[in-house]
Amino acid sequence: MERAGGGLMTNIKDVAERAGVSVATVSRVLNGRSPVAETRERVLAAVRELGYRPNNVARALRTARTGALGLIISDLTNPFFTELADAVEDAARSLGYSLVIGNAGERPDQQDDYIRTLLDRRIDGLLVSSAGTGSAMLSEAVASGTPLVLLDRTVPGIDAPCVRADGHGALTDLAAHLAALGRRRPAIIVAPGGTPTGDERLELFRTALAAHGIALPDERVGATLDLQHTGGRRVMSDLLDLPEPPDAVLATDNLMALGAMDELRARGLRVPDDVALVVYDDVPWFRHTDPPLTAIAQPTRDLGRAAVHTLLECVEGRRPDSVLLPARLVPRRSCGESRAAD
Amino acid sequence: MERAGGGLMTNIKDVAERAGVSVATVSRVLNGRSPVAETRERVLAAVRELGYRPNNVARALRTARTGALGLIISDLTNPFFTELADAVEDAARSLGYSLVIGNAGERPDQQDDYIRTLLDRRIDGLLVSSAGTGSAMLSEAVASGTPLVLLDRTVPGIDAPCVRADGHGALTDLAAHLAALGRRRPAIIVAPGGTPTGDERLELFRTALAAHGIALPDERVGATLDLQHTGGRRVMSDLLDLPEPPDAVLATDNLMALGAMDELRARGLRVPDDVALVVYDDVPWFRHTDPPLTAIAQPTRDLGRAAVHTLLECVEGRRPDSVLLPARLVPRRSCGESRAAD
DNA sequence: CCGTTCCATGTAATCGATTTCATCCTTGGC
DNA sequence: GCCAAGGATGAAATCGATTACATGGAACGG
Repeated sequence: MERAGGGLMTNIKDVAERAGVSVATVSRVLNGRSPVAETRERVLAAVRELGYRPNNVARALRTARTGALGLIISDLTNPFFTELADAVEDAARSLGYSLVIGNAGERPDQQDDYIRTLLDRRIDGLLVSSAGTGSAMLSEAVASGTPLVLLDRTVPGIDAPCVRADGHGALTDLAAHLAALGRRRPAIIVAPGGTPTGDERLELFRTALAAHGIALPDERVGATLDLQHTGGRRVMSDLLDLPEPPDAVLATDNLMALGAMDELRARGLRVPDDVALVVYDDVPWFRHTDPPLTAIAQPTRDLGRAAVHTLLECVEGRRPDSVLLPARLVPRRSCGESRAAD
Repeated sequence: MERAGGGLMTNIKDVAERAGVSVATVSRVLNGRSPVAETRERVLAAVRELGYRPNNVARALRTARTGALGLIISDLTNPFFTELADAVEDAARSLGYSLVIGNAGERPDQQDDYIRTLLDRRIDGLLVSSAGTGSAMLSEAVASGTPLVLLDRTVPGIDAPCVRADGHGALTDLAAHLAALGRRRPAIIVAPGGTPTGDERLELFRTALAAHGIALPDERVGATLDLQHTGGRRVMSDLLDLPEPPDAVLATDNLMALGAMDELRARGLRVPDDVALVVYDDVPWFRHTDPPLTAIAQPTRDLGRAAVHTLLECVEGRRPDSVLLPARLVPRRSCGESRAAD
């Protein structure tokens, strides 16, 4: 079974022959073990002349370490996850690992498919920003002994460390911010079907508002069908049709916020004059909208870095704790000028 | 060297024992070769009971096929490339391949690093959307016999098929569009240091304008230092400071367009009233800006799909041609209303 | 000067699959 | 009833590395 391109990859045996030593010696030189200066030189010369590069597949088989990490991401076209992936990739590479990306596209079956593939590839560890809640393969992944770390989203039955942002402080600040600006009828747009993340953001927001005597009644809690822009738009439309429409809206995902903005603009409503708008996830684009959007910024790059470090602790046999990094409020102009409320 | 987690991965030998057959038979059953119905059942039962999954590393070593493709992308946080990566990932997965992503971050050295890693991993094929022009590792990649396809960007000395979009038609349409709207002083913002892509877009735009008797003098050709938002903003500022500032600007990359928009807004200039703005790459966000931006849309998903198909042809030993897919103009409101010019 | 130690190196086992080749059994034709 | 053919199966080679173990020579202490 000849390799298609007529590949002329040299192997360790070629190097050994050329240098007049055994393959063991070559291996030792390349891995910085014993050999004496003179032999070492001959081997390195042979390596250079032949352009030899060790076959990682063979090495992985023998050592049971592939040097690759897997990342399952819920949606590659969502800028929040993109930035997360970018950070993870960066951290992984700087530690000598490469990254196999699986895009679950918010579909649990596809996610399972990918987890299976990655396990078959014997990646050294797996990072999962899970789509949906229940996932059969996730339990199988922990059962297989492959180090696993959850990213951004927890999964109820899964016993693995989770790295994510804590919205408590930011949502508390946000409630105060809105209260100070005189907003009395807040609303929230959350992800479909009671995901842990969405539920948590809702509860935190609600109790934070309550501290200022502001209610968040159920009719102003809009659940989208998808996590996309169209879902956000539809829900915003419903909210605006209420007898008492909201004067402030928090969208718990950036794509949904985009849809919400479109609906506001389509109705000729102004931000922040008619409705204040706040978005979860501070993706760069929101700094350039008109007006710039007040956002709850998750420490995306830190999350990515922390996730990789946590995962590598697992790989080395330790059992690290979950990581919670604080999100923070980034006030811009989409809720109104602060001084206008003083 | 025990696997850290105390992994209990079963191997083909376990299955063979349990089914009371040889490993060869197990392998044959799993690969759909000869065995008779009854043996087959016993093997499959054993596989099921043990939860056996073949070790892809071992399989790859033996068959010299890893079932993985590599994708080197210039900038993972650029939405155009994200969509491209998403499309590639989709196409690859649907054909049974998984995707290892390398993020070059527009740095040639990092790109080389990644190509090396991917070659060491013996990926079955490599897609490269190259950062910069000269790349030593790229030649080494072709030399190694690894199938290679260039994506979106050509690279002068490299003899490999290239899949990209052809801006000719779109830029011709754009020139007509601008001429019809009475714009007489166009400008262009291009990538730094005369990249093949930037040069080509500039030349096409210039000749298309010439057909309408409109000149694109060198002082209205702004080259950025980086491909990022800040570069775009700086160049836009320089253009506006010209004695004869442009009345229409084409930004040849979406991040640069974003910077350009910010500069316009900061100066209180209105789009399209004061300056028309056109962006290369129709990323979803530009549909939601105010006003929605006229864009040159590359067939991103088709490019991704075509790239994977072309690459797999190489993998199967053929020598496919380069692919050129037409980009098209998507007129929105950022150049002014069409009827206003009639 | 001999025996122990240690170091560089080679030989061969190993990782977990696929695949060639040999073997055995069944089947069928004459 | 015998021989050829063919199908199912097993034993063993193989992919390309790492590494445990064996070996041989140099250095060194007593």
